[in-house]
Amino acid sequence: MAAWRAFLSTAHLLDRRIEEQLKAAAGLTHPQFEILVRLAEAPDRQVRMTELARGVVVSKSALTYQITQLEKAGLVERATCPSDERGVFAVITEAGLRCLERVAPGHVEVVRRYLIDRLSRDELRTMTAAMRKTEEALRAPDGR
Amino acid sequence: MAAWRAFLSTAHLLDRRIEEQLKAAAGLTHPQFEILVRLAEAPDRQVRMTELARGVVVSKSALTYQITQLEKAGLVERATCPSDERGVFAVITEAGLRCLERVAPGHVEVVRRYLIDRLSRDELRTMTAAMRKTEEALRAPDGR
DNA sequence: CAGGGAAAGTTAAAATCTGAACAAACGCGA
DNA sequence: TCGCGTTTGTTCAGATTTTAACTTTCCCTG
Repeated sequence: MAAWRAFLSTAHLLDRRIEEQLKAAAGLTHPQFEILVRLAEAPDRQVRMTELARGVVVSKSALTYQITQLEKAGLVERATCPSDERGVFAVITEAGLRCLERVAPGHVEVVRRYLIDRLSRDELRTMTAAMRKTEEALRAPDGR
Repeated sequence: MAAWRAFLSTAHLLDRRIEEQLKAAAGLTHPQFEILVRLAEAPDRQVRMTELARGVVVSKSALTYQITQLEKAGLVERATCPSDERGVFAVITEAGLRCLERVAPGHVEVVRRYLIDRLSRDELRTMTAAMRKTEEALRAPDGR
């Protein structure tokens, strides 16, 4: 359980730092930033709402809210899905991409400074593998 | 960055599972549960508000809110601090302790199932060490 | 091809969190 | 001892998240 405690505290503390950095650099929240990253990486720079929600690990309604916010800020747009009348694509705009380019370096810097650069290559590899295993189990519908 | 992604997703997913389990088992949120755990472990089963907030990694105002909720539920009480007129102790009640005893096993079970038991002894040790280093850095006032 | 259940997004209300402002109490240096 | 900057916990307003409907559309089955 000690491991779990450390994990939990660290996750919260790191999240807090990141939030602070993003807010200062671009007025973005962490979830908003995550959304932009995922969109920027996606083919055609667009992702379906539900898939995006799963990726960012956020409820569908929270995503609806955040996309609306990002839309107001001009960083994202909604597009209807041709193949499925119900579907909605979130699409990152040019402004969104520029914003991301501007903010990403500072973000990476924080993650490196507090997490990545403190770990040896071995530690990093081990931790990544461990996280992957856990994530996989958590994403499995039955909890495996 | 892949490590970071895995870490982030896993933390969110696991948190979600835990929240779900606690809600079902006792109507508690994860922060509320954390608060109870820390109080139960403390000498005299009481902790000062500010210290508790630091431990649980939550803002002071969020703690005030949660303690009020827990007080309504009869799981926690507030006590004035004799040595410092400003200070407030959060104290866990008998009912709080009983609640914790009832819920803790299920909670531990979830954490083990998804995180602990998936990792080898080595992985676990490495990860704990890594988290401790990171946590220490994040808690240092200057970010070291 | 009609019906019913499942899935996609949104919405509304309630709960929770954040940040800033605040009042009270502390404590240190002049 | 006085005064001023800190610390403590709370409060308030605003932002965000959650949960549970709800609408629309899809798709499988008979």
